[in-house]
Amino acid sequence: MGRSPTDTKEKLLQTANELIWKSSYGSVSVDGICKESGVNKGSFYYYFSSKSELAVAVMEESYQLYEPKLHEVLTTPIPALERFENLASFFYNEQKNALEKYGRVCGCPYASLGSEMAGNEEIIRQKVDEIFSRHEKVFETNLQEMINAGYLSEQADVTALASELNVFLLGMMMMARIQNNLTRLEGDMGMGFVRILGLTKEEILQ
Amino acid sequence: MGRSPTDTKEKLLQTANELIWKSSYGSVSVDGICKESGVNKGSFYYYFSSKSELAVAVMEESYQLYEPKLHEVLTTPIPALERFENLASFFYNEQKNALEKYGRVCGCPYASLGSEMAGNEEIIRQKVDEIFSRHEKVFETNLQEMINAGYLSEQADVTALASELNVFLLGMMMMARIQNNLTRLEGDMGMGFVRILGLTKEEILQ
DNA sequence: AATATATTTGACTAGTCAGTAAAATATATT
DNA sequence: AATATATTTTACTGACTAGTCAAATATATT
Repeated sequence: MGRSPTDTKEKLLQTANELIWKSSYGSVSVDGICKESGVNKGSFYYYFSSKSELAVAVMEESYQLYEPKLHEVLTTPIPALERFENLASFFYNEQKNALEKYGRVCGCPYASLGSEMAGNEEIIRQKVDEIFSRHEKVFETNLQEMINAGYLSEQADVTALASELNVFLLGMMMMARIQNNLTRLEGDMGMGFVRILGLTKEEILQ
Repeated sequence: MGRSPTDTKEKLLQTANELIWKSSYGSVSVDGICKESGVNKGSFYYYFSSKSELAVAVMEESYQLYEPKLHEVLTTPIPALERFENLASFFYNEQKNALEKYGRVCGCPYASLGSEMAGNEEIIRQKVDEIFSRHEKVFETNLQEMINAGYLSEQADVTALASELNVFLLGMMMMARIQNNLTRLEGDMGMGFVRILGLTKEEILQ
C-alpha cells in the first residue's frame, strides 16, 4: 500500500557527501544540496529531520562502503610489509580519484567534518568518534590475524599499534588536504606504516 | 596628528581567536565576534577587509605568540629525550588550559581552521600551509642543534624527523578534539615523540 | 581655536539560512 | 473504483549573513 520507494534519499546522501567532503559542512547549505540533487526542500525534510542528522547518515553510509575495502586490503594473505604498502597505495589512489573528480585534495571526510563540527553539533562529534573506534578496531583485528598467521611478531602490541596507525593516517590526510598536494602522501605514507609496525625487509617472518 | 590608537583591533583578534578555536570558522559570524568584543560592525571593517582576512591575521598573531614557547622548550640544554617529554607536557597543558577556559578540548587551531576552509578560502589554506612550514622548520633547526650539541645521533635525518613529528602531532591534536578527551594526549604523545626520534633510555648519548 | 586625521557609530542593503506546513500527487492494496 | 499510504510540491516564515556607507566624534598637531 502506498507509493513506490524512490532514490531521492540516496541522491541526497550522495550529493551531500560530495559537497561536504570537498568544501565543508558550514559552507554547504541544505538549499545547495537540494538544488544539486534536483530535489525539493520539502522532500529533504521528509527524509532527514535536520542538516546535522543528514551529515550523520552520510558518514554511516560512506563508512559502510569503505570498511570492506580496508578489510580486504589488510586480509590479503601476503607479508605484513606488503599489506601495508598496499594500504598506502589504496589511500593514495582514493585521494587521487577524489582530486580528479573534485579538483582538490579532499583528505579524510570524517576527520574534516568531525574537527569542524565537534564544538557545535554533538551528534556529529559522536558519530566521528564512533567511526574512528570502528576503524581502529579493524586495524586491531587485522593485526592480530597477521600475528596468528605468522606474518607479524608475537610481541606486537596490537592495541597500541592500531592507535598509532590511526593517528598517523589522520595526520597525513589532514596535511594533504591543507597542502592540497598528494606528493607527501605518495612518498611517506607507506614508509610511515612500515616504520610504526617496526617492519623492515630483513625482519619479515614469512 | 589624529586620534589615539585603541585596542579595538587587538580585542577583535583575541575574541575571534577564541570563538573560532572552540567552535569553527563557519559557525562564528562577524556579528558574533563584534558583539562579544563590544565593537561595532563598522569598526570591524575599518580594521579588516573581510572575515577571511581576519582569520589570517588571527593565525599570524597566535603563531607569533606560540613559536617562541615551542623554541624555548626545545632549546633547554637537557637530553633530547627529556626535551620532547617536556614538549609533550607543554602541549598537554595548553590543551588542558583551553579545556578549562572553553569547556571543550580544542585541538590545533591551525589544523581545524585549515581543514575546514582549505576548500573555500584559498588565503586561509595558504596561511595554514605557511604556518605548518614554519613549524616544521623550528623542529628541523632544533633537531640539528641537538645533534650538534651531542644530544642526538648524527645519523638522524632532521628533515624526515621534523615532518614525522609534525604529522604525528597533528594527528594527536585532531583526535583529541574529536574525542573531546585529553587522556590519549596525556598518555601517548610523549611516547610517540620519543619513538619517532628513536630515543630510548639506554641510547641517550649524553 | 582651527584643522587634519584616526576611529566609531548606526542604519542599511540584498541575499541566504534552516526549518515548517499544508496541499497536491502518485501508487499499491482492498 | 475507492482508499490508505508514500512522496513531492510550493510557498512561506523569521532570523541571520557578510559587507557598505556616510555621518559623527575624538584628539594630536598647527
